[in-house]
Amino acid sequence: MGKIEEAIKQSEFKDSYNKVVVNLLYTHSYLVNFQTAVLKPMDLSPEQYNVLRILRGQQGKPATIAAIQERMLNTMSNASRLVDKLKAKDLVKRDECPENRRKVDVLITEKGLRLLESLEPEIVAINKKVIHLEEAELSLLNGLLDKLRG
Amino acid sequence: MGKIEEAIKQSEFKDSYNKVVVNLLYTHSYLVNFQTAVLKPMDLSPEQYNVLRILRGQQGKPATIAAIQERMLNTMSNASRLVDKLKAKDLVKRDECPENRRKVDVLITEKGLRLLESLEPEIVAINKKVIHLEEAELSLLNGLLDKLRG
DNA sequence: GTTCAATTGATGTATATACATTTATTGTAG
DNA sequence: CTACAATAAATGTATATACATCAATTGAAC
Repeated sequence: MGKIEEAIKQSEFKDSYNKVVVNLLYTHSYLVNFQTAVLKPMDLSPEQYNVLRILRGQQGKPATIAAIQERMLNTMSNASRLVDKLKAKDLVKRDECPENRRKVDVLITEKGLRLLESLEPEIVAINKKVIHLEEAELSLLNGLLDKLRG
Repeated sequence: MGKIEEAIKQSEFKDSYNKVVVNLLYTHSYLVNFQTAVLKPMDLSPEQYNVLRILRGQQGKPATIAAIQERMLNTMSNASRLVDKLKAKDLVKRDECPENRRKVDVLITEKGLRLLESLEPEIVAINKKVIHLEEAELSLLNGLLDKLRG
């Protein structure tokens, strides 16, 4: 695909900041499209997948809706409805929190864990295939993104 | 905000590819949130703004729906309905293409051009403010993103 | 010239985002 | 104890995304 200028057929940018913004948005779309393709046969959206991974990261401890929201990539989204969808598929369970009935305890189910596990090889493979960077470049990129956000 | 590990409270990643994907998604969200905040007072969504910039880039030549779609950052989106919204605000006009009645000629209006112009200083300022990178790092990042996509 | 495939855009539907608002529960001030 | 503020989640609404499908027009094969 090559340079961002060719990709979106725009020859010039206002400044380097603007170019980086456009490049990031474009690369984001590039990656999400592949991810979506892998998840679609399992009837999972990228955000549902993200919530499942967050819950797996809890290692058996339940998470409240607010805790999930805090860890989500789209910080403004709506964890409540995503958990609904996952619950309908038996991938998570949701219980009223005993010591505070305003909160809910969300846990990933065995079925959810098995689904994540079954997806993993394909996710690892697609990432390796579509990200054309060496190990050193990957950590350079990670460092730049961290620094970008300050 | 610092490292991605702290930002999303996840201490480990499967591999560097996975870490870069998560970091990119997170940074994307970080940037889009700022952009949205600038555009919102003008009743523009980021994608509507993007379509307007594409049309300005045409420098007076009309663009078909397909041509807009091709240049959009979200390649799978729906240029037709975005153009609808912009037309309702008199920011673009849409005419049947005379030599091929399947196509439509979309043009940015004077009002659209003025809106873009009025937004520019604020966009430039917010980018500079929230992207904590030097000029050399910006072009390094642009190069890595271009290479990532292959 | 008629038929049929291809192209272009519009429309339908399910999902997700970006808020604002509402409901339920808890905590706190008087 | 009661009233009210604060918190947690659910719900409502407009927009956008990710397709699939449809309708109109054009082009090409016969």
